[in-house]
Amino acid sequence: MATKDAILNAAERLFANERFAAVSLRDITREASVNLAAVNYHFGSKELLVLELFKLRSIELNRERAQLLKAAEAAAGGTPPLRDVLFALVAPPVRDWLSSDPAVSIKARFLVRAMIESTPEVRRLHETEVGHLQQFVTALARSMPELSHADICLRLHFTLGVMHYAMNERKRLEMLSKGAWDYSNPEDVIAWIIDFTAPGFSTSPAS
Amino acid sequence: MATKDAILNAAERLFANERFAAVSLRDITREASVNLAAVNYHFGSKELLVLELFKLRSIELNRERAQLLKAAEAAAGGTPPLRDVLFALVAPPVRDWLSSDPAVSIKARFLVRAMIESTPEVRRLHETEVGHLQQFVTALARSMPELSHADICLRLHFTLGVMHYAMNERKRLEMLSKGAWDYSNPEDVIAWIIDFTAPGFSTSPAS
DNA sequence: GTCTATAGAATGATAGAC
DNA sequence: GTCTATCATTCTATAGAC
Repeated sequence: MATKDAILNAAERLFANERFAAVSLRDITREASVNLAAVNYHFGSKELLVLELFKLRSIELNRERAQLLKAAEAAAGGTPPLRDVLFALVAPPVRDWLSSDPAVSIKARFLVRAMIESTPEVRRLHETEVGHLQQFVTALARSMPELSHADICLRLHFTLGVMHYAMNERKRLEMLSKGAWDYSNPEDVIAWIIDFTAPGFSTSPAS
Repeated sequence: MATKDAILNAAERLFANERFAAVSLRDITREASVNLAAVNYHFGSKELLVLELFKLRSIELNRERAQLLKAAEAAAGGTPPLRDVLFALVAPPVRDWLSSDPAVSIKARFLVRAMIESTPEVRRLHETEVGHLQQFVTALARSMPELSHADICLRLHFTLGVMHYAMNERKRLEMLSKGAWDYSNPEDVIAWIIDFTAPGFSTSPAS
């Protein structure tokens, strides 16, 4: 499996920095020091390679989130406050994405790109595989009992939107605010996101 | 300019439904009933065609937004309430995107795709060309005088994130909430977004 | 099973005739 | 301004070596 792993790591490294379409199989196999045909042998196609990588990294990320949520529930003795639930949802990807460890940052940057540039297969997986979010829906419903299940889902969804936009459109915010916001500390970025989204959970449902 | 317009319209139609990489120059020129070489003659390359289309449609969209903002300011006699400013920002793209008129919907769907799949040139333009947002920063600052310029920018940025996610990840919300949210009326979707984001403008700045 | 070498089909781009 | 022919490069598939 040395070849397969070499391909996965090389591909992730390249996809973290360049668009999906801008990275050729020749780039990947050269970076991995394997033969051109190895990608199709081990994965079937370029798209299926991306899909497999996406699955692997998604599982890792969602495990991190689940651990943080469990820890918050344990610390609170059952029902953690809203902001702690949001923290478990948001902190892992933001921390990884801004990590000073390149290997960690690469994983997060690849994941963000995969969710956005999305081959049809990746997109379908991302749309339909929402099981890992159910535990957050449950936790949020406990923290905010006055909101309906649908209202919880909408607000959770929008919180993910803020997080994604914060990461993916970082340069745009810097340009708009003339560099007023400093991304060097991940905990700051996490706090901005939670400060903005938490109040949206306290409002009454839309008419 | 008949050929150039035919190419622009055909390309927009195809890009609205399919990924950038999945639409070939041969698809575009066949749809436009022009010669294969016409794209490179009139635009220089496939990427420059996307860039030109993106510029054209962005200008149109931002004109709509500016008109709504002016109208809100006129109606309020100077400083409209927060929600009316957010409405002017959010309503045009959401209305277009959900329009029952295919020609309108196509424009919006292309724009969303262009901002997301983003050729490097489109991405750079989207990141750096934020001038049209300055009038919204000004209007929001008037509506919420207790917030600093930086805080306004962050919250405006995050509001755009919610809007983009609401449009682009619609299916994911449907899956998560088991179809609880109905996108058939654009005004409803606009209200969901504003109901969630407006409270984020009332909180004190992050520590 | 694993890997290599190579060929096929499709793409974006371009040169030159009209 | 338009069109044909063609080029270099891409992903994919496969035959066959180890």
